[in-house]
Amino acid sequence: MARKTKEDSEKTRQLLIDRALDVFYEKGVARTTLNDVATAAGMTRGAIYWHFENKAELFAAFVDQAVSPMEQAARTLLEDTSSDPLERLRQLMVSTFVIPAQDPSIRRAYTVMVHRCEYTDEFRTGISALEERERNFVSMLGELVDQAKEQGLIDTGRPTEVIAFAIFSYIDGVLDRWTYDEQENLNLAKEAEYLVEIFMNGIARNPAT
Amino acid sequence: MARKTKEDSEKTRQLLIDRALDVFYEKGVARTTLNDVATAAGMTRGAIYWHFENKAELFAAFVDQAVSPMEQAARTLLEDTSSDPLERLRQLMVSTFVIPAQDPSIRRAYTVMVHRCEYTDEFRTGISALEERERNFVSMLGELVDQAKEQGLIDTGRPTEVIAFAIFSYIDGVLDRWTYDEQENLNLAKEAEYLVEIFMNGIARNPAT
DNA sequence: TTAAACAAACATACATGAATGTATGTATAT
DNA sequence: ATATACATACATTCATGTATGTTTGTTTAA
Repeated sequence: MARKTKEDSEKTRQLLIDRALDVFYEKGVARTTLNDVATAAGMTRGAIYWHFENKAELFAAFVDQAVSPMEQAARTLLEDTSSDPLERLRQLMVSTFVIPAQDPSIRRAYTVMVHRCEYTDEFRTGISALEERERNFVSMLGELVDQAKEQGLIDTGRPTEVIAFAIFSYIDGVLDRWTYDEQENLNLAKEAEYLVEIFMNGIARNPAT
Repeated sequence: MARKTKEDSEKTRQLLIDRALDVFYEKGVARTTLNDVATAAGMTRGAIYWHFENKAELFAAFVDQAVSPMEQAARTLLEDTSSDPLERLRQLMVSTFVIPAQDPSIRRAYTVMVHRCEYTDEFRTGISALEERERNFVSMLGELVDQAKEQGLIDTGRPTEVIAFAIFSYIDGVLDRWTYDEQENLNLAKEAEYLVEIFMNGIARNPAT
């Protein structure tokens, strides 16, 4: 084909990333060839090599797009200081469950990043970008925990980092398990609030006073 | 080389699986070639093709070995009925954290299964074996929850499956996050009991009666 | 104003390497 | 003597990277 306008070019770049998500989801990142992606987008490998240096950069671009919606939701929730920190934490966890549960493409993207790619040196750039985002997320959780401590909502005797680790682990684990469950045996959007409540209050019945 | 005794043969089969773990851990499953594994074991691909049909079967054998120690620990803990179900659940979670934390090879094996392989059709046999073990584990958790309900240790108004899902998610998430943390920033063996306590009792301070 | 020159946005063609599967060779325990 | 437990050799496939071709939007110069 021939030259297109800049907007057209950006559109095909987007298309390539979108189709890459599809193929990644079906075949896994390692088994998908650049030809698979190009064909799925109705193009040839030439288009991919024009927009990206190689598969690793395509993957990095994919990661960048996939993570942003969850990230933005978290950011807006944390900037809103109208409610107490524990309530904000609760809302943050709930929305982290509900967002992918309501947007199939976000769910698929998350599934690819968790179960359909290998965390090895080849994709170092994409991976480290992900890791930094995760570190940011955990430190945001830590800030919430600290604020909750200051307001006496959480016992102060316990290290903030471990609590933040536990919170992030739970979020990560729920999404991990949920993405394994391809038939959606568990309706995450419906159970989100309850799953968060379990974590906030524990599974053990509170000792009847 | 030449023919060896049956015990020798079994030893090299074991050696191949062990070295496969090493290479899988370093390069990821998809990027490791059968030649890598053979070389790491001081052999050639001929040895691998004698003991296994292909890479998928080698991976399945690896999975089978990797999962068994955790599985056995869970089984013995669940068969012991000397303490109440919540206490047994607590011990089960703690040991699930402590066992890989104390055995580097178990940790590495777990890391491979979670972060260094892609869940795609190629390894269907190994994957489905894993999934069945996980289903068993979750149903064992469900039994514990039911028993705890009968003894009034857990509120009965909540569906057992969701509680079991939450428990498994937390276990999965903690191990997932911990295996990401390669510098072992978090000492899992030390924090195991506390991490379980967080989940059992919740992070929110219990309302002072 | 317009036509030539240029460069963008791809497609096509080619060379290379690398991994797989299989076929065959070989030494030795039984 | 024979089958086992591998090693070696070979053919094939396949994905990658690059080099080159092609078309057309855009710029430049007269």
